[in-house]
Amino acid sequence: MANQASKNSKRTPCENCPLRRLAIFRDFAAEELAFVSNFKTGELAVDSGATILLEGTHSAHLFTVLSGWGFRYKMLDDGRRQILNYVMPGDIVGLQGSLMGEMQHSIEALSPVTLCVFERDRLNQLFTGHPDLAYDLTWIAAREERILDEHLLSIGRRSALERAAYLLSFLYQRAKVLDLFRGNRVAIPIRQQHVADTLGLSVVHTNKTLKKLADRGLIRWVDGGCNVRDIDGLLAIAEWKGISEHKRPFI
Amino acid sequence: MANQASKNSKRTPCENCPLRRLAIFRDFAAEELAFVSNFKTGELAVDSGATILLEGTHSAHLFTVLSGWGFRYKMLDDGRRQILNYVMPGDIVGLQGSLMGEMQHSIEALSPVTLCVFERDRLNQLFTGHPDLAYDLTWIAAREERILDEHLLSIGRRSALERAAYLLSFLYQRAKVLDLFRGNRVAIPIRQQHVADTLGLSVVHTNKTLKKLADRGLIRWVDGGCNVRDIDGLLAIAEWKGISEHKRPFI
DNA sequence: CGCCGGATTGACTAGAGTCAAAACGCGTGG
DNA sequence: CCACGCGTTTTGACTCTAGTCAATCCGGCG
Repeated sequence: MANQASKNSKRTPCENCPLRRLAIFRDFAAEELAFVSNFKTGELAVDSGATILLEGTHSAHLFTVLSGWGFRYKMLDDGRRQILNYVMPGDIVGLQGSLMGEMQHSIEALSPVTLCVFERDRLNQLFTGHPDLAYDLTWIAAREERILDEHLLSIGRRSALERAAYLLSFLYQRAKVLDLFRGNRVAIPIRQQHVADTLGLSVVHTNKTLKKLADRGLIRWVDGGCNVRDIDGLLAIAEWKGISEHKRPFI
Repeated sequence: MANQASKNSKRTPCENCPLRRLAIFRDFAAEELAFVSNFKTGELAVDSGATILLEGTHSAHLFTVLSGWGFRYKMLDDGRRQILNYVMPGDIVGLQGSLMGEMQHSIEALSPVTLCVFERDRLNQLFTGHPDLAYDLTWIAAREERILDEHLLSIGRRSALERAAYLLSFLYQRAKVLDLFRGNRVAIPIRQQHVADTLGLSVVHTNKTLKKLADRGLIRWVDGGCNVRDIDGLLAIAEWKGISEHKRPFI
């Protein structure tokens, strides 16, 4: 049958979704689960470094990240790049494009990423048939907005050191609730270039700034990324209270 | 009758909403109009400089701006302020807070502002009974996200001159489609301090930057604000294509 | 061993912040 | 009608943060 997962498709059934087990995500009602399960038309797996969605294109799909890390970014014509936010499991990508047409930002994978695929054409089914899910979708959009507000404050008004501390504590906290670090042995999979492009700094100055954080024992650069050693220290430098989320929806 | 506007209440009936007449906004179906009209519980008028919503509070309402200008901002504990975006007629304010609880940004009026008042408790009526309006709400949230993406790119990667040109052309374009300038005699009601707090610059440096734009004849500071003289010149400096919106929803 | 993509460093430059004084425009009170 | 005060815009001088350029270092890998 078409909507039954076969063994080779590697498809994770929604009933078995590993994200649902996490404390940070809310529970689904059986009926919602049934709809989402049917709404999901497939699964996409991409390699680290791959472009998931490209600015200027129209995608017929939107996705929920099932596993892996990525980032959203925009570029100026002359090549300057600004990273807008990072995407992690449970995040929806491509919603903007689905609602409004053309994508106005790109998304790239920082690690191998798997995504649940949804058809944008069936979004209205969600709105008409499932007000609760529609509410969740709006909630998720509002959450993204809130994060962008915070980033804007950071880039606009914090010093380089504060910005770096903010960003790393932000990423650490988001990943932490998703249980992405197995006992801290896994690092945030970014290069200093990503940090620079997120904070609006040059790589050189970013490096010097990160060095200060490392010298104070707050972070450490390892194999393929950054390891947070002292989250409270980072939060203090950033003059930030951190993310406060108890339960949140996902689709 | 309770839901009938009296003459003294100065209430603008939705059927008569001046915003509906603007080409930029989509049309309402009669049935939607009826719902919104009933959803609207009042009207709020505030003076220039007033705080409409305050960070850290819980508001029982959300609003649509009917007339006037304002801005959203966040502050760090030590007083540094970052303006996140501007609000103009047709914009919804307080949605984030309504969905997620506490407000995490403040909103202040730049001119006398009137707002349509809605009860946050009745938002779920909108989601359950009016999928089309729910869709619009999500669309509006996605639009705000898109604008923030653009601002982030600007603050992070554009030079001071480019940023200033971007911001002023952004505001000009938004106001233009709302027919807010009567033949260009009305200016954007901001001080240079607002520009500075939006661009992440000091007032002094902002002044020097704006001076360059003024010297080139692109803008002019008048009575209570900024006058755009050469929108194409600004767009060129900002290396920006401008806003492209045909019709958009509003509630 | 030599190549390659990051991470580091150092020297120099340029863009943006700070401090402080002046110039302006406008409303108010004498 | 004019002086005074206040909020803003302008300017100039000086400081400092962040950018640029260029070399070096380092670990992984063919």
